[in-house]
Amino acid sequence: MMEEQRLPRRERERLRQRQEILDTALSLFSEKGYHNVSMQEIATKTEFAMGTLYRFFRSKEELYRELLLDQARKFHKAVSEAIDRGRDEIEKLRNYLEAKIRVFTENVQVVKLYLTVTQEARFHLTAGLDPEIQELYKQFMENLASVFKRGMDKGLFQDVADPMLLALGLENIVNAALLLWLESPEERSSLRDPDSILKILLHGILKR
Amino acid sequence: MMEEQRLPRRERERLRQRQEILDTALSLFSEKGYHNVSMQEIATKTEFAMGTLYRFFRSKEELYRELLLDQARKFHKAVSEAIDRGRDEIEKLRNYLEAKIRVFTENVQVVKLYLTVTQEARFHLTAGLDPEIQELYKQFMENLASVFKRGMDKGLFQDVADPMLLALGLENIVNAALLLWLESPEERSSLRDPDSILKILLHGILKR
DNA sequence: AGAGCTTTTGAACTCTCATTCACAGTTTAG
DNA sequence: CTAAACTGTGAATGAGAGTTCAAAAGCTCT
Repeated sequence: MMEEQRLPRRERERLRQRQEILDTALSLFSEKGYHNVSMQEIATKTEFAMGTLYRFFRSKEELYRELLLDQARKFHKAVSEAIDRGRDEIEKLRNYLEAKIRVFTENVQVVKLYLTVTQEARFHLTAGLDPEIQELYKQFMENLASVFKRGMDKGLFQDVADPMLLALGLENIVNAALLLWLESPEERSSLRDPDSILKILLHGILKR
Repeated sequence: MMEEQRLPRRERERLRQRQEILDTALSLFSEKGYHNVSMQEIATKTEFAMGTLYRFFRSKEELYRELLLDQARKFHKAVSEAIDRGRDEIEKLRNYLEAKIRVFTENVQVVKLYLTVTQEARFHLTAGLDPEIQELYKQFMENLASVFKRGMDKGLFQDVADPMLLALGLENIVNAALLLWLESPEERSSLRDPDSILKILLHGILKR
């Protein structure tokens, strides 16, 4: 924010407009999907002319890519910091859950984009998708997997499965919870309390 | 098969051709995604003319829909039967895992289609997607959730979370494992043994 | 105030497809 | 055998959407 004030007025204005376009595009893409949103539509809703959009982004695809990149960076930062902040493996997992749930519930639009994108990314179907996003996601998953690995090495966790499988599993359980919450935001309370998800993973569901 | 022989030769021929188109379309769609496959491409690869395709399917979208429906029915049947076959809740879960893993590893192409579709379906983003598929998926998830519910009622499982969350969680963990397997089919052995996934869910990963 | 620069505009251009249809070839029925 | 019905063809059609660009509007600095 302070840095922004340092930029010349022109430049600041430009960034503000750029952000406005990105925000509108996010809202449209997350609602209707990439292919069902036209540049014309984005132009109309931002009250810019088509040509103007092309002064900010070389193509529709680049606009989309930048959008994803912005959001991916934001998410990656929040969640990675949360993991690092934990002092033992259980606390790390707990922080991760808390951060992910917080970031997502605060920004529902991104949830849809995020889930579709990570899904796509895993298929390598997005031939043209920004490698930087793939890299961010990979880093994050390795970080999460290493928490499990360390927990096993320390003797805290059982050596039941590939740490990466556990990381993917946890990631996907949270996604499942987020999806439930999306369907009926009011009633499901699974998200109020990250511990209920963590408990499943740590203790299992079998009665002793 | 026997029924097929009863149909007039014309009709049989027609069905064979229809299936040929569907097979080719499956291979193209799962490789490149719906929007990146043109009718021309399908026509060329099936060695039919474009017009001919339209004698079998009213539109590109209908072709896609029929394709999904076919596969969804196949999957639904296999997995539901597997669940019903189990005699207690744990056996039901085990059968489900086994069936899902088997069906999917035997038909990699469908994996990609299946996962993207269910993902989409959960978002209600596919306004035009066949309601029959949504219904199948819903039925199946309720069936799976009811296994957890019954297990809780019996006192076999702890009442840790919404049964539907557990169902979604399990579903997603398997998907995660399938994705790992997709990336490197040879090395990952998590799929040889459904028990390793089940063990995580039942006992958790914490050392006692 | 006005010359020279930058920014904005949106109609026109281009390209990609899904879809159609008039024609030709093939099968069936009387 | 032949007329009618059905099937297959692929070039033509038209709609939709991304991209361009020449002209208009706005800005800056002397």
